[in-house]
Amino acid sequence: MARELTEQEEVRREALQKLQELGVRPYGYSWDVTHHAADILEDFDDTQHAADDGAEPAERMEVALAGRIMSRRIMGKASFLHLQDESGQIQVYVRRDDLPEDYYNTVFKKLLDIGDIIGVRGFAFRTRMGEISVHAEELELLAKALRPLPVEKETEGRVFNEVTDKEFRYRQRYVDLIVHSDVRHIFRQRARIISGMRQFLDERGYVEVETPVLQPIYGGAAARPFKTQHNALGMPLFLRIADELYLKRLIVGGFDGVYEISKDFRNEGLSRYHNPEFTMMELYVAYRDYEWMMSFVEEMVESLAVLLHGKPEVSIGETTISLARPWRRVPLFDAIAEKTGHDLRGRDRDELASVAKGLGLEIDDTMGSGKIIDEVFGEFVEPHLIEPVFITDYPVELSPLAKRHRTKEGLVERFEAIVNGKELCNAFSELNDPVDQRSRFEDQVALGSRGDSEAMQLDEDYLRALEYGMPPAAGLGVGMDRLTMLLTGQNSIRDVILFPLLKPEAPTDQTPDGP
RNA sequence: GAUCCCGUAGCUCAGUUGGCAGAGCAUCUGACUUUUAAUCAGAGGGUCCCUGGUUCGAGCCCAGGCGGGAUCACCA
Repeated sequence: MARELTEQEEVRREALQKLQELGVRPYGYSWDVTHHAADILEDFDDTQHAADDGAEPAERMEVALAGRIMSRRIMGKASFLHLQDESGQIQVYVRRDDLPEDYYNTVFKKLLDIGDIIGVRGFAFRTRMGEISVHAEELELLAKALRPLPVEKETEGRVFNEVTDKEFRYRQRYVDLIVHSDVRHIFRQRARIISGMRQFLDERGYVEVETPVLQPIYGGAAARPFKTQHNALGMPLFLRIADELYLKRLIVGGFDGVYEISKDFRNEGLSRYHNPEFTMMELYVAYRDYEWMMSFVEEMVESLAVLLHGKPEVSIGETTISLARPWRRVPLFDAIAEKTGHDLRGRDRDELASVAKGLGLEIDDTMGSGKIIDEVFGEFVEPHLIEPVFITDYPVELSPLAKRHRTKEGLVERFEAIVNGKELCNAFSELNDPVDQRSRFEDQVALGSRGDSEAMQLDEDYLRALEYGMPPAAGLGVGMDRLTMLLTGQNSIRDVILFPLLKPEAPTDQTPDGP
């Protein structure tokens, strides 16, 4: 079991022991922080606070801060280090004669390392080289690091020895966050997106609710679930793949607008767009339809972009995309005709199959007409839609929970917003006819018995709820991870999820089963 | 699940035709009281992802496996 320690780990453990022998507490309890690094850099005033050697400044800027030692330059009886806290980094100047007897020589120089967390009290000044720094008058170890931190060096914007190994960074995200300020920034932006959206919804009076993660019948999306087991009840349960059916029960119950921001779980492959657990926002609003919802989505997404960037624009790699309202609204069949030259409206299943084959797609007998249309769209249209656009009016067989279109036969009132070639959200006028809903479920069950592992289950309780009467409603689902990717310009979902799922590092002999 | 690429010191990487395992940073020892990729002098540090094979000899060649990345498939 005992792992062999590296030389540097041995050295740090010996340092820990020596600290304890010297009576120096290696793990502190608290430190009164008065300033963060960024505050000092911002508030420092040369006319008030600057002073060269010895000369007293007009007014001392007294500061107390805490953070991690990121670099050290020891020059005999004085040293410089960079301290990093949540706000950024600042240089600290440490002089032997300003610290207690022997502390500098026996503790600071010998027993502290890059990666240790310390508290510093002193005053701000500007060095001869022009860098605003903190002259330490008190220094205390708050946490001894027993592992060496991957050390990066930087000059004039160039970074050396940067940790680049993706696996290292995902597995040891804590280290990734320490050494990459841009990664910290992305996750702060993610938090702002989620809180910004919550505020947007709350301001409009929608009620945030919580619905079950563990469900006896899963539904609301086409996906395979994770299955688990409740021991005391002796019953199988599924982790939710969507919140939809529970939220609409609440619309039946008399809430006129409810939303939930939560994890959904889908038992499918991993890719740069898919993590098995991901964050979804679903919203349902009574007495509204999908036209209204399109305007709502435009306003929400535009406002989130402005919140993050100060303007309704995002940059992804080389491209800049405007998210300003209004967005184009294009019926699905028009979008397909635009890109492929084929009008698929009113074609039967075999005609659709031959068109798709003519375009070079592989079509097999299990694929229904809806699926074929979806394939054509996904292959030839979606990737080319860079500026935001609402694609509307989908085939009914692709959308078992959406309401039939009020004028277009065979279609439902559904839209997806596509940005940068990817779906950003999915929404529809909700089906509130319990008789139609039952027959749609039955179609799904039939698909399931033909081997479609993603077909929905028939949910009797949901039908019972609809039979009491659900007001007309508009529903929306937004993948928060993909929204974050878009708004922060990331091209892998793993870069917007703090701890993305990875295979285990090494075979473990622990049983994954609970007690 | 398929294909391609990758896996060498704490980190970033080199490693010739198959011939004693290398560099920079980090670490250790010493010098240095405003440095900043600090500098100068010296030292230590390796399961070359794992298992097997070929060979006198494998980091390098071959087979299988593990992990990661990218693309595809599946999938929103």
